[in-house]
Amino acid sequence: MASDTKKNLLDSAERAARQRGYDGFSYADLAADVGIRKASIHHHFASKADLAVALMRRYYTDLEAACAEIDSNHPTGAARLNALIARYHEALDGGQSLCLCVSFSTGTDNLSAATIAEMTRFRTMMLGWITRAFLQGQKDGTIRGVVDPTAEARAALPLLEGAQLAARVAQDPQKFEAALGLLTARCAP
Amino acid sequence: MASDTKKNLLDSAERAARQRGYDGFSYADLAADVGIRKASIHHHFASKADLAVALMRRYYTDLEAACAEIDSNHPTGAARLNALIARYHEALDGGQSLCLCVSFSTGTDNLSAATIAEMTRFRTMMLGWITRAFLQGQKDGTIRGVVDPTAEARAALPLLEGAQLAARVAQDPQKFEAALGLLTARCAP
DNA sequence: GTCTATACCAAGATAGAC
DNA sequence: GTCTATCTTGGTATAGAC
Repeated sequence: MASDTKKNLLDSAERAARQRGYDGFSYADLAADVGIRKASIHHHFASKADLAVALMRRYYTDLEAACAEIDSNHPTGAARLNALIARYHEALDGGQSLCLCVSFSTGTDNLSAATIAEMTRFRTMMLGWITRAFLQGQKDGTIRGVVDPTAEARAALPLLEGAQLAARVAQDPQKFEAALGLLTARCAP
Repeated sequence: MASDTKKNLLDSAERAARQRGYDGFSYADLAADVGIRKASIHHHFASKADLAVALMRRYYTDLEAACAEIDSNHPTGAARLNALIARYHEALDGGQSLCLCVSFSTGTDNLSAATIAEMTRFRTMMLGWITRAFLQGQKDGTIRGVVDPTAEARAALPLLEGAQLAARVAQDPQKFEAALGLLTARCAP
């Protein structure tokens, strides 16, 4: 595998970015966390922009794998959607953390074009998966009232992200649950 | 009224904050924009934290007034909700700008406790208004399928905010429209 | 691959003259 | 109320030794 240090840096950076945003962490923070000097980080990631791209790419892969695992563990559309909602809920970490893509979304001006491209790619992938979950839920009847799976997905992803944001501001995961209540009710047995 | 300079500073700061986030603008930026030296800004706002609180307070007042105006111009629940959605849509400014509260939401660690308190107050106010709009829409039958106005509002505010975020990342206001499509369809005549 | 040392810049903030 | 000048801190990044 890639060096442990590199993985540790990515782990530390992802944690920091999801808690404090792109502008909210520095090479000094990472250095202290990982246990090397900040100059050494440049050996692994020449610039912070490169690090951001690497973070988004790994995040993409991770969530793609998570969605695939959900598919193989849950046959119905409702169960799949509920599993994704649960994952976004866990990602909150008690109201202190966000999806990496959400966390990056505000400070777009400081992000490189390459990073924004990765964020777009990520949202496209998630949108596709959510659409298929609604389609499945419409077919198997486990999600009530689905007329247009595409329209549902286009609302569900922003809702998940906005709900995370609301929970983050309030430092209260219940805000997330409250925001998703209407949707989960439609997925209940 | 308060001095023109102070108002100009608030205007410039709000524009900058909504486009680039709290960490994305500096006293140097404001100084250049308004046409004074950055040291002079401290006369009006002793610290950036004070400026952030003043921004949120004014934003609260502005949106409270906007909601009151919507109420007086639109009698039905559906028309009121559509008017609010339209306002959040305009606030996007072509995909470059966000609601101030959304823009502040990511970098919470750099925000003062007073600023976060203002954000919470803002969201509470908006939630109340949206709840009343759904209640009205349920009574007058202009919003279809409303069973629980409170639950609707708790989903609608994060949806509006998440939709703005999605449009911001894509630099495309159509993402906002797509996210709100399901809701506006329920408000159509 | 990691280190020390340093360059360079931008940030928020303060002092004191006008 | 605005200015110049300065302080302090902390950011990203580089050079070159080990």
